[in-house]
Parts: sequence; C-alpha cells; structure tokens
Amino acid sequence: MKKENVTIYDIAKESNVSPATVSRVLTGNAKVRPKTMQRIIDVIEKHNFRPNSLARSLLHKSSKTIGFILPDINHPFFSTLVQKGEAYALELGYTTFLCNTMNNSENESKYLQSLVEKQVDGIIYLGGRINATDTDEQYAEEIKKVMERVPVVFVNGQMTGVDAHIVRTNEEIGIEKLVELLVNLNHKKIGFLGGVEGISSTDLKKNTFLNVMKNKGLVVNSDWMIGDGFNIESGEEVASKLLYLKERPTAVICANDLVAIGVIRVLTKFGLKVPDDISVVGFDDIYLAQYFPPGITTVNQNYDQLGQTAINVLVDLINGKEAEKETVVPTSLILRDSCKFYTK
Amino acid sequence: MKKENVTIYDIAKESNVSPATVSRVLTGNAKVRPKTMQRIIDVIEKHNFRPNSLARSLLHKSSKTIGFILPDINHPFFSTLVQKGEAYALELGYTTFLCNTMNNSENESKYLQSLVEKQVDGIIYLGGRINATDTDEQYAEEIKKVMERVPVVFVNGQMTGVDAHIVRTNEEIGIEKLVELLVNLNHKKIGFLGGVEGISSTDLKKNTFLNVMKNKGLVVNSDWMIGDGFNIESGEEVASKLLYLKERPTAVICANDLVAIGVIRVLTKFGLKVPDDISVVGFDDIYLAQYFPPGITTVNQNYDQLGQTAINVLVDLINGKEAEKETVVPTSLILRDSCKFYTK
DNA sequence: ATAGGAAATGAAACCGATTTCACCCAATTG
DNA sequence: CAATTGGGTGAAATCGGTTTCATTTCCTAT
Repeated sequence: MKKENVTIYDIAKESNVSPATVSRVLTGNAKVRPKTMQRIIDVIEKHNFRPNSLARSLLHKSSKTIGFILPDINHPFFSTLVQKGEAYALELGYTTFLCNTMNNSENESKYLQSLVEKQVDGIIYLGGRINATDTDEQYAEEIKKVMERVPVVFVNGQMTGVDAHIVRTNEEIGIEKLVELLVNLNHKKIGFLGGVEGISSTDLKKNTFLNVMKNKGLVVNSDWMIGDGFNIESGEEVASKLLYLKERPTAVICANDLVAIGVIRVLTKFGLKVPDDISVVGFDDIYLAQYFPPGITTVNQNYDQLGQTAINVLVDLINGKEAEKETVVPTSLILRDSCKFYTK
Repeated sequence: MKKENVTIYDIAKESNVSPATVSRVLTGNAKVRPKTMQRIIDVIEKHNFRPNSLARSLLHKSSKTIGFILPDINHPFFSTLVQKGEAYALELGYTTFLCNTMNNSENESKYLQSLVEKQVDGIIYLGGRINATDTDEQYAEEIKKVMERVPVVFVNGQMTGVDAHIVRTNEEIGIEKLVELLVNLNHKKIGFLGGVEGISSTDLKKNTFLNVMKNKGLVVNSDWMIGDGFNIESGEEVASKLLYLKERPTAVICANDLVAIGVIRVLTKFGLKVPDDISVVGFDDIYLAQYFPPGITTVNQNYDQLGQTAINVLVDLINGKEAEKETVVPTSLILRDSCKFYTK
C-alpha cells in the first residue's frame, strides 16, 4: 500500500549487528562500543533512517501527543491560545493534534473518538459549555468516558457534571475591573452585550456583571443585556437593537473584543461617537484591540500563562502527578480610548 | 507507565471468540454470525472499547493523518486556510497535526522529523520561501529528503530546487487587477508596501507589480517599494517612512491586508485621509478587511477552494494517483472604500 | 597466561491490532 | 447417504520498534 520503508532490521543487517544494538544507539539507553556505534550511525545516515514512532508508542503506551479541541481556530482568541500552547508543548516534546469542532457536536464526537484511538497522552479542551441542551448532556457523558482513559484539561470553560481539571482566566475580576472603571467614569447605565447563553464563560461574565452592579446599587435594564454570539456580525446586530431603545445605556461591556468591534462599527455608522456619546469596552485583548479605532479598552487574557499552565497541568496528569484542580490566571485592565468620563 | 487498556484480546476472551473475529466485527471486513456479532458488540460497549489505531497503522503503513506546516496560526490568512483544510481533511477521514514553525528553522526541522517518525500520510506546507540564506538551502535539502518518503503539497509558496506539487492563488492576476483598478482610477504613482524578500509569494507579487507597471508605461520610484513584514506593525513602520518622502505615491498596494491596516492607521494618524488623500489596497481578504474602516479594497483568496484542492492533490498523491503539478486558483477583486479616483 | 568481572551484544518476547490460510461444520446436491 | 460447497471461525504471522535476560567478548589483575 505504501512504499517500503527502511526499518531497524535493515540497518541492523547492513551494520552486522542485531536490531537491539541499533535500538540502543537510537535511544541512547545503553552503551555501545564507539566503533560499532559509528558504523551504525553511518548506515543510519546513509539511508536517512528515522525510527517509526508508531511502533515505539505502541510498546511504550505513550505517543508524546496531545489533542487540542476548540470551536474555531479562526477566532483570534483561540488561535493565539493554541499557538502559545502548541509552542510550549513542543518544548516539552509533545506534538499536537488540531481539532476544530466548529461548534458541531458530531465533529466533537468524531474527534474525541479519534483522539482516543490515536492514543493521545492528553487533551486540552478550549472553551467548554454548561449543559443547555440534550445533545450537550449526551456529549458530557462522552467526555466523561474519555476522561476515564485520557487526562483532560479544560481552559476557560467547563461542563456541568464533568469534574475536570480546569485552567481559567479570572473573568470575575476582569468584569469587576471593567464595571469599576465605568462607574468611576460616572456611568450608571451600563449594559452587557453578546456572548452565548450556556457557554460557561458567558454565563460567568453575565452573572458577575449583575452581582457587581447590584453591589454598586445600580440597576440593569433587561434591554441592556442582549445579543447572541462572539463575532463582529453579532456585535453589529446587537448594536442595531441598541439604537432603537428609548433609554440607552451610556456604556456597554462586550462579551469579547470582536463583539465590541461590531458594536463600535454600527454605533459609529449611525452617528454615535465612541467614546464621546457612548463608552464601549471589550474582553480578551486580541491582537486587533489595540489597532481598531479608537483603540479598545479591554481586559487582557494572559495567553502565555494560560497556555503554559494548561500544558503544565496536563503533563503533570499524564505523568501521574497531582495537579491543582483549578488554576486561576490573573487579568489586567488595558486602558485605551473606547471609554470616557460621562458628563450628564 | 500508563493505566492498562482494554485490548482486542480482552474482548475476545470475554466473548469466547478469537481476536480475529473481534477484528472482523470492528472492521466489517468479513462476515460474522449475527448472534456472535451481537455478543461481541455488547462486550465492546460494556467496556467502551476503542481499537488502538497505532497498532492498526503500524500494520497498514498508513496513519490517516496529515501534517500542516505553517509559519503562524495566529495570522488570519493561515488560520482560515488551516480551518478550511482541516475540515475537509476530516471529511475524508484524516486528522491533522498542527505545526506552527514561527519562522524558526529549528522548529521546522524538529517538526519535519517528527512528522516523518509519526508516519503521517502526507504534508501540507503553507507559505514557502525561495532560498535566500544558507540555512534555507540546508532546509530545502531536508524537505527533499522528506519528500522521498512522504508526499508534500505546497500552498502559495515554493522553494527553489524543490520540485514539488503546488496549489496556489493566482497572485499575478490578483496584482494585475489591483494595478489596473488603480490605473483606471487615474493613479500614476503607485507603490508596493510590505512583504519579505525571499518569501516566494512576496517575490512573485513584486515582480508582477513591476512588470504590469512597465507594460502600462508607468515608472516605479524605488522609494515606493519598501517595507519588511506581514503584520500591522510592519505596515505602520513602512507608512511612517512614506510620510517623509518628498514625492509620495498616490496609491499603494500592500503585501497583505494586515500591512494595509497598519498603513491606513499611520496615514490617518498623520492627517492623511484614506482614500481621499491616498488610496490603499490590500491582499487576502481576511475576515477583518471588510470591517476595518474605511473597508479595505483587496483581492480575495478563495480559501475553501485553496484548502480543498490542496487536500485533494495530497490525497491523490497518497493513493499513488497522478496529480496536477501546479494548480492555480483564481482570485476576485473585492471593491470596498479604501481607494478612490485621483483628481490632480 | 589465565581467571574473574565488567562491558557489549544478541535472541526472543512483547505492544495491539489485521489478515492469510486452514479447518470445521452445516447445508445442499447427486 | 456420501460428496461437495461454502460460510464462519481460529491459529499464527506480521507491522517496527524496545527491553529483558542470557551469552559472549573484552580487559584487567594475578
């Protein structure tokens, strides 16, 4: 089916030694007489031989491979996180399978199966959700079964009923900082736009938002918490709804920076100046947040730390070590020019 | 080293059959008596058994796996392309290894080695370069050795001395369209900004640009072809240089949309209006091009077609079929609001 | 020169699946 | 009723490495 490969047996024969000795040269696990070793190395290089890691993994029961499951690599939040995680994993000797689910349960199942069959040593699951639908519940069962075999670390997300290790940004504090910033800027009517009901990070942000507002004694009109989605289009959509309100918020917090961009676009298009007429803040601090005019005030997710910690926890689990059940990564407020003191 | 897994032998024993029969159930390659089959299936489900694909791949010499080598998943051009390619590969039953080289030769070598050892069935190489340095030349040798074992398809890039299958966007026609657009808009002084010398796609664009300009009888001042890089920062940098010129171009073509965004930002910051004072066009039609004000006129790369064709060619090669040596994917001009008729 | 011990090497089992080949048993046919 | 046919099943080889254990080779000390 495929062209014949050079194997360790071929190398052994041509070097007049046994496969065992060649293996010793390859792994460095035992001493080989220098003269013999050189002879073997020469033959290896002559044929440009590379050991078949499938065979090795089969024996060792470890593939030095981890899988990343994520909704969409094309979203800057995920691509940045994956890039950091992958780079760090490589340093630790792991290569990574990429699994873009596109939020499709069928794809997710397919990928989970495949990762198990491919004997990945561990799985990083980015952006989980709280059960909202029946298929989610069924999917949670699937994940649980996988977790019996393979360690899984959730990043910025979780699923109800799934007791997993999690590494996450401190979204509560992030939201708190944003609200405080806006309140200090004299805003009293603050909204929250975008996100998706049932996605754990959205739910967490919304709940935190409501709590903090309540503690400040501020009322949140239900018209001010709308929108459904994580991209620019959904930001545009929700902003158009905002325009029709008889009483508009003077500032809005967006579920993420892309939503903020969409919101700013539509508001600007309809003659409202950001930040002069309305303040808009985002979340994530994606690469673009600093470049999109007027420069988006946002909460920075520490991608490096998030990625590395997730890998570290996963590798600890792989090696049978104990690991923190939940690691919370701090955030920082990034002040730019999309919000302003409210003078009424 | 790892917790014991259920194997086909365990299933066989518990079902009172031989492993061969279990295998027949798993693969569906031969008939098994319905009663026996049901018994086996029950045992499989009871233990939630999944066959070890390493063992299977070892035997079949085919891992149903392909590797993506690319500079940086965080760049929207690549993330989109990878997402399309990966989705299509999944449809065809392949999972994908992600290899972000970050333009680091050491990483590239590490990854190439690893992909060969992991017995990938094929490799998609995104964004190649023409040899410019000694390390590149050495790297080209490495790629060639890999290609003796594993089929490789280059997308939008190539390496001198490497005779490979390639799938690429018709960048020549794309550039031609842009130049013609600008010329029709009465521009005579046109520049080309950004890109990296030695990267094949940049070299191709620049050469095409010069040729087309020459054919139109237009002169390109060497000051108008500057810049080094593919991101927003490099666009900002090159735009600042542009400001100092005594004679500025009235329109510029940027190596890609990110560069265009950087250019627009700096020009705007220094009081030049785009497109009123200067026209700016990009390339790629990334997700953001339509949203970044004033909306960037650009050349659309057909990501779906590019990704699918690349995978199709690769799969053909994997299956020992003949495949087009070079496939050129057409482009389309996307008109937005970053360029305008020049009235002098 | 030779015994003794250390160092280097080889034979064979093993990882977990698939597949060929041979065999068995039941059903069909002369 | 014996012979033929064929569907269903099992034994064993195989993929390409690693590792244990036994054996051989080498070196050193007497």
